[in-house]
Amino acid sequence: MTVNHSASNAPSPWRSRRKTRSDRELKREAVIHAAARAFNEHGYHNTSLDDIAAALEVTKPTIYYYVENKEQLLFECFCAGLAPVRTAVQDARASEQPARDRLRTVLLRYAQAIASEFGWCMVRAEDQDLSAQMRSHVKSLKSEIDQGIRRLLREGISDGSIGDCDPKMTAFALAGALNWIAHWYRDSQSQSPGQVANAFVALFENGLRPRTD
Amino acid sequence: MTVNHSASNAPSPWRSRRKTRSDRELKREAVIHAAARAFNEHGYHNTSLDDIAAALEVTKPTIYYYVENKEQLLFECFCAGLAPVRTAVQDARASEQPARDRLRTVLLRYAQAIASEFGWCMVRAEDQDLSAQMRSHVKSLKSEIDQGIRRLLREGISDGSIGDCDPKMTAFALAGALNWIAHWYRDSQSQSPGQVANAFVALFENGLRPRTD
DNA sequence: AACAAATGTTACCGACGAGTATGATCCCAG
DNA sequence: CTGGGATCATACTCGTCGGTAACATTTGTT
Repeated sequence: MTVNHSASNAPSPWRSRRKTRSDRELKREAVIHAAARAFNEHGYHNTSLDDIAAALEVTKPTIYYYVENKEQLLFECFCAGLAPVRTAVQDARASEQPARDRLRTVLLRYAQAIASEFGWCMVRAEDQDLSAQMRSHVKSLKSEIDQGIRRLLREGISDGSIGDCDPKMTAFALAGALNWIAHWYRDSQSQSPGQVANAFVALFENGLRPRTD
Repeated sequence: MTVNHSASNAPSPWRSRRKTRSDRELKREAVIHAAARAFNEHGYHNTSLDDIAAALEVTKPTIYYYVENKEQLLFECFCAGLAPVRTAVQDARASEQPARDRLRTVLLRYAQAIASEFGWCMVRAEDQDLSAQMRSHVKSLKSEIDQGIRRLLREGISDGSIGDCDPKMTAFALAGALNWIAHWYRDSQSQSPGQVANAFVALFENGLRPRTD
């Protein structure tokens, strides 16, 4: 299908084009990042595109040059925040450790993601604000993570590193506690995300009832 | 974004104007309840007052006859949902049981409240949507509950019914897991709120690591 | 120099929804 | 039967905000 026409050899239209494209991608990410910060601070519906534009010291149409609409902006924030969690879950399947240890690292990385600027979008965004397509995509990503955690729990029960429990309910409890971090954690806090996650993991692993061992 | 609310079962004191008349307070509560259901289903910002009015088979000005504005509607939903949790926390202080048992009943009642129609308002409502006055009121109520749980944890550590832990972080984890129920629980679910709460409590008390006792 | 693509801006539109002015309707006391 | 208060509908105002059209400016290429 590609037919190289005559010798109209442009010196390298590719180089300049690639440069500008990467530049564009950088700005696009800046837009998404600014949106995430604004959403995080004032909520999705209380953030106007003018607000986001002002934060970037541009005007509203500039936003539309990089993003189709506000809804997609939220969607991108969502994906950006969720990506590291997905990889964490995937990494956990390649490891050889006992499942409880693998679960621990997943939870740690999960907490890190929630404490990031995209945490709000992942957790507090209403899926009613997304189109049907994006909503189903979001659901499948969330489900993937949920299933990954359940799987780790089941494997832990099998290999003896985790006591008997209901994987579904337990996964809900774990994810809920971690997700909730997005509601109260702020950067200025004394605790680092890692410390928070460690405290949580300690609770989950040991439980409230005193241990004899 | 107007959605069909009509199918929902509204108690609707409006059907017979003759009978239930003097009960202004009853109707007011019906308004708040309808608002809670609508918020729960479509979110605060995606719910117009016309929607709420339609669900009650009334018109918008009727809403304003019972409530000052939309913001107060959200506030009332919030208080309605939070009240039983407060009493649960208060009741726990009057009991003589070991703290872990008292905490358990608090968590059970907490979960019940979250699974109610007001759960959404308690958990997912953004405090940016409230006036400064209401916001501070909400914050104090939330703080009261949080402090109550922390207190129970400390008392449990003292009386030996709870192992050593960071009360602050632990309270955050517990509340987070329970609050998150509002995100996934639906009435049509197979699990009752009590069952969910029991599963959660079992996890919190025993932990994931297998027990020898 | 001249052109084209990329990048932004100014100025606007249209829809939606919170809140309100005005008046109709019903109930009950006198 | 009559006036007055309580209750609710019709029909509006008005600000905000998502989105767009048309125009300006920068930048690299020929």
